[in-house]
Amino acid sequence: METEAYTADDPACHGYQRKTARNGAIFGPPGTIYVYLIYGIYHCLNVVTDRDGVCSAVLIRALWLDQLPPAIASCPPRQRARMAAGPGKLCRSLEIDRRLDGMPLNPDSQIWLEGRSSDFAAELVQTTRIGLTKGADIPWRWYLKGHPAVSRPANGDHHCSAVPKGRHRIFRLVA
DNA sequence: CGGGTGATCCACT
DNA sequence: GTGGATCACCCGA
Repeated sequence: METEAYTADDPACHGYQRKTARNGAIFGPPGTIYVYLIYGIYHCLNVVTDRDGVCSAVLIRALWLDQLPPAIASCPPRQRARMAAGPGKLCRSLEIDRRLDGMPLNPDSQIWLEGRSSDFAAELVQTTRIGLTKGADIPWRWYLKGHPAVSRPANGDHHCSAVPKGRHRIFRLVA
C-alpha cells in the first residue's frame, strides 16, 4: 500500500555503516523480518530483499486493514483507513515489535505474505522517502495513488504517475 | 511547529 | 562505564 526501499549503497539504510546487534537482521536472506524501535516508542516493520550478507529492506509504511478486532470492527471507514497509516501506527495496530526481528516471513512467525491477483490494475505514485536527512533525494517511496490509508501523499501527486496503470502483483500481509 | 520517548552507538574516560 | 547525539514517528496546537 505504501513502501520505501533501502539498499546497501544507500546512506539512509540502517546497515550502511556496519552490522550491529540492533540491525543484524537487515543483513539476512530475502524475506527476513527486520523490526527496529524508533524514537523510543514506535516500531517499524521491514522485509529484507537482497541476498544474505547484503543489507537491504523494504519499509512497510502503510496498510489497509482488512480485519479489525471485533470491538472496533464497525468504526467509520475514514478512521479505519488511518489505523495503519504510517510505519509506527502500523506496528502499533498489528502489535509488531522486536520479538519478530530476524524471523522469516512465514506462518510459523505469525506474519507472512499471501499473493493475490497478479493483474490488479493499480496506479502507483513514486516519490521521495519521508523523514530522512541522508539520501533524502532518492525517490524510493511508492504508494497506491489516492488511497485513504497513505500516510502522507506527496504534494501534487495527481500530476505524478511514474508507474503507469497496469498489472501489478499485490500481496496481503497476514499478521 | 515542538515535545515525548528510549535503545543504540561512539568517543571519551 | 558514561554522556551526548542520533533516530526511516506521532500527536496536538
